Amino acid sequence: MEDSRLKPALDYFDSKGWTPFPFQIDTWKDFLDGKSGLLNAPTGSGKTFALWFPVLLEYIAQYPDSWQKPRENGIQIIWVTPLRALAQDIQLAMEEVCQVLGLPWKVAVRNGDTDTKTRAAMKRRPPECLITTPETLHILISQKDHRELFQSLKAVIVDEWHELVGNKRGVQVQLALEYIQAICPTVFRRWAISATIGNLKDAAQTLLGKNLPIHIVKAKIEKEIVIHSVFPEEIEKYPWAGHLGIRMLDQVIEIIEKGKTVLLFTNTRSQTEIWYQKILEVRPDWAGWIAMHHGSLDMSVRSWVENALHEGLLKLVVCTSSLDLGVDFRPVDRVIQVGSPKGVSRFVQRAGRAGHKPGLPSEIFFVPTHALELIEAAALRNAIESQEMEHQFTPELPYDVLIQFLVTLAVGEGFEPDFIFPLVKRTSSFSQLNDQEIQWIMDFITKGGASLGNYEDFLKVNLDEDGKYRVKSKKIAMKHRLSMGTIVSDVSLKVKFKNGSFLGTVEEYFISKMKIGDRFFFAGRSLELLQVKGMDVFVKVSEKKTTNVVSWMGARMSLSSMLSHKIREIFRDYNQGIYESIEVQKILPLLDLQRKLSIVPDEHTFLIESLQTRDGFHLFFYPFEGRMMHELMSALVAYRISQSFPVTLNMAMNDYGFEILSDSYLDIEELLEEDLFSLQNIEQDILHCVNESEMSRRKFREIASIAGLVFQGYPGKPTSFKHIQANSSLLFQVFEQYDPENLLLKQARQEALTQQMEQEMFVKALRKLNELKIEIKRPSQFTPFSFPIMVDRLNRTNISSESVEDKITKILAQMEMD
DNA sequence: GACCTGCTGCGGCCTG
Repeated sequence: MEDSRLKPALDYFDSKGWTPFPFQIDTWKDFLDGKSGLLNAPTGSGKTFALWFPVLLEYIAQYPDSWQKPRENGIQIIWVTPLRALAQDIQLAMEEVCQVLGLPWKVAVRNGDTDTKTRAAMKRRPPECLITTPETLHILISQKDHRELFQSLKAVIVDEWHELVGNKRGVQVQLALEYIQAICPTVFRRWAISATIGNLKDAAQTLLGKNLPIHIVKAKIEKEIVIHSVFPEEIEKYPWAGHLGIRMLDQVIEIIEKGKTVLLFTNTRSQTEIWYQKILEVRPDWAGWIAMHHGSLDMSVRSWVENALHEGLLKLVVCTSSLDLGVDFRPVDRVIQVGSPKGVSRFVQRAGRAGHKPGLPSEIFFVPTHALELIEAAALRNAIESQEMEHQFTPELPYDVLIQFLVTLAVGEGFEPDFIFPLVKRTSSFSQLNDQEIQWIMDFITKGGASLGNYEDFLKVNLDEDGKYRVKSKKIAMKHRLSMGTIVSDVSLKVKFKNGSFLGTVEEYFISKMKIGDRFFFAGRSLELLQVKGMDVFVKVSEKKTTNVVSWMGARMSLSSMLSHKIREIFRDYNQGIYESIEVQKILPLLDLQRKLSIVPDEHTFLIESLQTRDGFHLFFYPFEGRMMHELMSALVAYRISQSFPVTLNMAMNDYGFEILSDSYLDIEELLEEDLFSLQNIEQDILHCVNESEMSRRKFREIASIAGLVFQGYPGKPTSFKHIQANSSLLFQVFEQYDPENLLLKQARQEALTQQMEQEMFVKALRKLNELKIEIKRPSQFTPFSFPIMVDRLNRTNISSESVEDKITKILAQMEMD
């Protein structure tokens, strides 16, 4: 290893006045030695350069007089980023470095935004460095002559790996890496860049697959995070439940005033709209200085905000996690988080948007929206101090992604099973794939499996005489290309002005509640509904104000198990008379009241509260295991109760516990004797609950889309949501009836369950509950713990048991309709 | 007495 090869790079850093971080030197050496690995570094630490330099240095070493040489032939390096918005920045950085070092490399971006001309040019003459997305990588693989593209590949670098490793986009990356390696004549290096997560080793393993040794390079930079909790003036009047936090408006305004450029994170899009509106009401003089950013606003609005922020033109941006990643916002000096961030990693990520300079601490102001969130503040601080971050696991055996990948290959060159499946099994996600499953999948894509053989739309792939499997039908091939990727989004309506300019999207159900002439607040404006035409909603600006703010039915974030665990620790300390953190001290009156009315359970106690109101008979259980776990637990408890007693039950839950509400009296002591939480028959009972749950149907809809069973529609002309829903639920029922062994069905159940919690975790949690001392309390009124759960009941779910016959009749009726 | 929500991410066709 000659260090002289690093010299030009170091000189360049010097000339720019940048400090080269120690980890970069390590990475450069490893890279030049041909190693692969994972680079763990905080955002804004110059990681782009850390991995870009060695590539160029190696090139210099090969061609000492490189600037006199012609360009290389073919792609040398592929840089994968999960966000298109990052591509431009990376390209600029790389081009700059090339120019300074006098290298004739071409750096190009290829993703969905790339225009047809550039695409064609790139095909004729590929750039040395290609910046792309996981999806586009698969698009490239689906092209007929893709092999040539990868013949000269030296390295693949995956940016923001922590964003991908835990989901199906990450599985796509794994498949692409193994496939490209299999057709590339030399071993290329793979490097990923990741923020800190709890299980970096697993993340590295997922990237490197089975054949490469795990190798992690950690940045030797520590980022200090300072949390300021914002307390209400009168803690006694602080709400016990609620999420908006508008009550804290005055204090938040003060924090904004003292900052120069501020990011205010909220948890939902409608919350963003509301805060934006309220802040402007109090400070109309800030008009033009404040902006809003969330996922349903039009791209042009969003990029305007991003640019203005970058140039320091804005005082405040109210946003959702849409600004978690992305452009490097150097001018931001303050970050405010309204409401629980629900997880440690997310909180750290947001805090990191402020003080974006090495060595400077990141300050974040946490604004709790209800009383118990103050405890979460203490829990967050605790977790950050002890450096505990959430873990991320790659999906296991996501058959839908594999099916899509196989059809992708069949659309292009075609594939031979003997070549493909061994490489598929080298990925972490499919290392457990067995021959039976392979057989099933091949059957499914060639013959439609056990139940779809009569529909030619599902007979996608044929075996050709040369032994390769290909897609023959042009229509099927086209539809497949149109629906590649693993992100399944709901259909939404476009909000437009009469002149056609586009504000963003709202959901059908929101508009369906309104009539022509009604007003609603969206994209920071009061709008009047003029007309709904197809998928377009026409509006005009209204002079009158409105409190009808747009809302969306998004996913519900659950408290991470990391945080729930920390909260239990804080209760334990409280019971022992220890309350060190300022947040817990502030909230003492509430905890004391809880203790007076009921108890604050310690780690050896399982608290159940029983209470009667005019709504009925309530049972509140407090396992403190996070919302997802409680959703499944309440379903299980309700199911078991309904086995013994013919009652109608309503369930509600939050991150701390769950409620069972009945219209008739339930004797909790008697119920507990029936072994409500017993481990007997647990697997069947869980399976039953999961099957009945809306969750597996919803999961199946996603899976059916990814596996290509449901067509999402042509660009700009999406198939309506109802249609997709009908198709996928029809398929769900057909599989259940005629093809119960269907792997996609199995996957849907599995995903629903894993989403709730690993089955093992669930059983472990139940076992834990069984070991706790059960304490039944009969408080005279709602307690500080039960009140927020009662509030959550608005989104309650009923257990219904539709008879099997009814289902079959429905299926038949629908079949005839089609 | 207290409350009234639900994140993010990408990709693509045909026709004249």
